[in-house]
Amino acid sequence: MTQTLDAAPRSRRRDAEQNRLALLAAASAVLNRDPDASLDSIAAAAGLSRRALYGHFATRDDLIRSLLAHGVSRVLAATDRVEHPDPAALLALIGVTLWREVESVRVAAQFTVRGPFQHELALALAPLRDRVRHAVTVGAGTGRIRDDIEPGMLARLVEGSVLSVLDEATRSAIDAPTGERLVALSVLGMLGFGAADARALVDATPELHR
Amino acid sequence: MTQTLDAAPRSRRRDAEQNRLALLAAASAVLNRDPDASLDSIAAAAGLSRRALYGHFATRDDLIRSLLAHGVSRVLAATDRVEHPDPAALLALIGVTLWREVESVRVAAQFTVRGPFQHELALALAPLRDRVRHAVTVGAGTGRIRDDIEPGMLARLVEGSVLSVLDEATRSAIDAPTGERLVALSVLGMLGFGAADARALVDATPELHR
DNA sequence: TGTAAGTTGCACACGAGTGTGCATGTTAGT
DNA sequence: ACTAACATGCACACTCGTGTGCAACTTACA
Repeated sequence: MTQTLDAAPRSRRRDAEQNRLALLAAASAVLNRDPDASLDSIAAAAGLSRRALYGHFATRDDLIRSLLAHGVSRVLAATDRVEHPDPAALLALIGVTLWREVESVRVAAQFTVRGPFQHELALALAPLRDRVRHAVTVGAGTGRIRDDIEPGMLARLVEGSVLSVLDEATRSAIDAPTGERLVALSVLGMLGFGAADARALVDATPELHR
Repeated sequence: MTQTLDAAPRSRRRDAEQNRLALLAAASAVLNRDPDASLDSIAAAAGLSRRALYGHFATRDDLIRSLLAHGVSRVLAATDRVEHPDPAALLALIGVTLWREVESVRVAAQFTVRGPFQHELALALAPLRDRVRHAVTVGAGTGRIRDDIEPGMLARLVEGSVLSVLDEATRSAIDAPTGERLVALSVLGMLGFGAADARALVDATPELHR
């Protein structure tokens, strides 16, 4: 009797969870290139057989759901820590933060447009989007951000501009510092900042410059 | 003997070409929402049976190839007519012109990233992209356009920002005038124009304002 | 109005991906 | 070393989309 009195069902093996994470990582990488890659290719990328994958995830949807949950929580956790009094700088910072979570962000972005998780995902991402929209609205009120585009629309365009850069980053390999700078400049450009003003703000904001 | 001496093979019926065009239009519309929609759904959207589709296009690839050829020629024809001495205004104009070909542009954009036509398509679109890149380079030289982003990259980011707006346009229905204005402002923002300067340029350029 | 072009509906073969069952190894933990 | 947890490989059933053949029907056109 080492554990309980009756039938000790011996706990999960450690490598199991390890493989589960490997599968999620592989899925993230593979689906980033091909949104409807087969489970076979995902399992192979994780160094496992397709049959083994079913030991960790009941169905394909289950895998994707877990992947998205994992990714969304990463993204939300990362962006939640970002704060700044200037709404423009805040938005640039959020963009830069998203850059650091490229894979998760892009997978999430894929499935906000296609697939059966759109609504569910949109719901999970709502707090972040609300925050962006709020910052845009506040900035437009103070005159810090352009007000010639309706805030809701501008918020979505900012989101789009960030995703644009992330797309570009996956095609041509971009190193972290330039990538972050590009995201910041894109966001600020969309917010109505001229090139000089944008550069000045980036240079003046250490979190953006680093 | 009405026509030739030997076997007069009676020409194509007119409704055949009509149906062919209907299929292309349906494909454009359906594939815009779902890039890998079935031939069944496309044929149905054209008011035909899947079996009839094979009377016009040998294979799925054949249909898509024709669709892309059709779309690319539309896009190139439209943008070829656009000229302007100011590179920034030219780029905004090209963007606005692309807005007027939303469906073709978006279908083309889809297949530049996924599917077996990537290289072929990129080749066909090269002249337009070269033109964008050239305008960016020239503008950066004169100081009219930001030079803190490498021209090649900036050109792709401009392309991305246009596609962003077109994406947004397909989600939320946007009327033509505001859509064109959004495209112009997005492009100019990416080029380094502040909100005020961008608005001034748009107002001063009748082809952009209309 | 006759005839060929075009459409339809059904059948079928085929490939690819999903999900499951089961027997047979491997390997981690005790 | 023993055992349960895990992985593997194979077989199988199932779904879905593609592409083809063929007979029967409708319609444009001369």
